[in-house]
Amino acid sequence: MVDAPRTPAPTIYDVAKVAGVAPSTVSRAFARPGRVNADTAARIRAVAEQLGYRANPIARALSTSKTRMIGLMVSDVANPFYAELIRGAQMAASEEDYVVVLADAQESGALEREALERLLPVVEGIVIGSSRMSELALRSIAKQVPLIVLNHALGDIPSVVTDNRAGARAAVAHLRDLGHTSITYVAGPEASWTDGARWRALHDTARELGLQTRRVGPVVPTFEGGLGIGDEVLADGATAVVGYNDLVAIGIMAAARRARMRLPQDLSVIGFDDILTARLTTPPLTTVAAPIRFMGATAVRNLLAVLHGAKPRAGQAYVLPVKLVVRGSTAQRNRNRTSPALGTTSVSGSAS
Amino acid sequence: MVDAPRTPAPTIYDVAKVAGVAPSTVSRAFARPGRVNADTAARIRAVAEQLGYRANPIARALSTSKTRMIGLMVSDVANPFYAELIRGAQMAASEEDYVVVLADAQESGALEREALERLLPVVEGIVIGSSRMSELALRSIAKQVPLIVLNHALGDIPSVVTDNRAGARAAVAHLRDLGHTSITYVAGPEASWTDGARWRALHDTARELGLQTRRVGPVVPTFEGGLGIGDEVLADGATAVVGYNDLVAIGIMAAARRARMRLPQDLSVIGFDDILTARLTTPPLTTVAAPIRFMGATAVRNLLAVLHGAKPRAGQAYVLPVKLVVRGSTAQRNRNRTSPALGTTSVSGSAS
DNA sequence: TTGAAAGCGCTAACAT
DNA sequence: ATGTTAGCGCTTTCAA
Repeated sequence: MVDAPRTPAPTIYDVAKVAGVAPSTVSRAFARPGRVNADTAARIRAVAEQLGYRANPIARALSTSKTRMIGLMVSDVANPFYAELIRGAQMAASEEDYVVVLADAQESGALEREALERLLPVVEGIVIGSSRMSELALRSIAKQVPLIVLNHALGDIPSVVTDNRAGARAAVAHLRDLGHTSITYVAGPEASWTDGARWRALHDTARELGLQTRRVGPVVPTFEGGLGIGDEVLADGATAVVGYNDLVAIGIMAAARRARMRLPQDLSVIGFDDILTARLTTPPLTTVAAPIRFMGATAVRNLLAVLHGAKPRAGQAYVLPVKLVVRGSTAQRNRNRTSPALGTTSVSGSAS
Repeated sequence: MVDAPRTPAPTIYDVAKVAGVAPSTVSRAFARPGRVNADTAARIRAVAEQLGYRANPIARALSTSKTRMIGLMVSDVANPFYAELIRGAQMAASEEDYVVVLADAQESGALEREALERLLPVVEGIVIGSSRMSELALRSIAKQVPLIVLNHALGDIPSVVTDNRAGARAAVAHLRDLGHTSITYVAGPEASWTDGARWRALHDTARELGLQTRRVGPVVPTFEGGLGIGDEVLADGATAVVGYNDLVAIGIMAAARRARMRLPQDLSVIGFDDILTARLTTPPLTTVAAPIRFMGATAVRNLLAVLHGAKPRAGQAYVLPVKLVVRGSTAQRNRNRTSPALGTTSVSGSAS
């Protein structure tokens, strides 16, 4: 029953004829209520209703170049982090009656470019969540269409990031309070701006609070990434580890468990972001929670503001507050912990 | 740097002028290569390239009503199941140079309708993953635009579903092989077609293989849903439970753990779908794996086929094969298991 | 093979 | 307040 409608959809001309007015009046009645007599407007609406008239957004877009669509580019739709982000963006967009066109870079810079090309002529603006493209390429896009970038503070492109500094500080302080004296950080993608920010902040605060730090990796920011580097982390006698993100942290926990360590007694683990899954692990993950959904919404709202004429605030990223959520994966340092039974880990998997 | 482009984008007129041909020839050169002399075509392409000409999809859409966009409606973007689905759809779409417009029903039938309205005039066809609308409403949509529905076999609308029957059979057989004699099924949303299919299949096969069944719920299909009904499940002395989906199953595991039961020795748990998270729990979840990504791709491919003129195959759903993935959450039945320490569970959360 | 011209449905001056 | 008249950029007859 997937037939085309038998009658072509009614247009403003049809409505105009029946209502006995000019097409432009019908147009006004919808596009700019108030610029038309209340009575005529009412009549027009009535006729429109009766005829089942629906404005054609394509035609409107052609003459106004307003498509009421914004593009959302993510580097991996399957990543739970982006799922939340998408929802936030989605909500903010529909609040203003915009629709979001989704593009998935699948972790490839080339695909990202390509997808962006396809998006460009259709959308009024673009939100990019963690790009795999060069800053140069980003700037080139920004020249063509309003753009807002997530998780990456660039000087001249509006961006929204989380307060990694405060997050790292909270994590370090928490671990110190638990008696830990040394922290191992498992690094994410080298190209990741966020990774740099987190490590630096962690390192600085640790020094400030008198803790040691060690950095391993980088790994792909997935469960497999964390799992794969688990042995290396444990071999060194780490008692507290902070993962680049939740997925990595969860991978580390899995590795620890395989090595027969007890969690969290033998090893404290902290993640970043607080994806939904963080709550479901055993033990549930202590993590620096980011307002992911809010990030998506903030990005879209600001983009929309720019589209409505606001001056884009470049030069200074919007930084969103984070908060440490203490769950079960962190505990008092155990001085005579079970030593890990290493060498049992095998890995397979892909990037994120 | 979010300025509008200083020069308006070049059009076919610009290209035509420089190439010394008529605009319509330029149009043909792109829209219908072959219907134009090879040399002129080459010249046109060269000029276009040099001018940086890009066809305007909006204008094209206005005269052809082909937007090269398809709508994808999900009932909850944040649900990992849909994340995978989206990716599949996304990939299939871009293979044919289509773009996907995402809409999120946020579990509300009303929002779903509304979002659909917004989508309708813009897309060439729609894929709906698990609708919250009535079949009547669905049929009404199907009248207006090619539609394909997931996880819900309707007589007269093309649909793709998984082989719940085979999945349930595999689950039951597995549990029987482990010595279980009774299975508790935790039901999902009443309105869910899938829930009905799963329960019926489970029930039938169990009877056939000589096992008892019991059905509890319905619950919202989330971790919280499973967690919340955990006590009820355990109180009855269940040794094997099958959840409506993975999230529910994982919730049950959490409840069991809170009740101090050992997993999987004291309780075997099986889920449905095999979302990414299923691998990350402790123990990792045994589940009836659905080819989620493939489902999304299949839906889109079939939709595209219809758009290209194929006759929609209604009346018989595409059913996709599933397979039982045995991981750590199922084990031999334990005749003298630890009895659960109930009454410790508190719940909060929302639907999925 | 190519060009001229008429739309696609709507918006936006410019008149009245 | 409303009507007239050009477009927006592309496709598509219809002629040449």
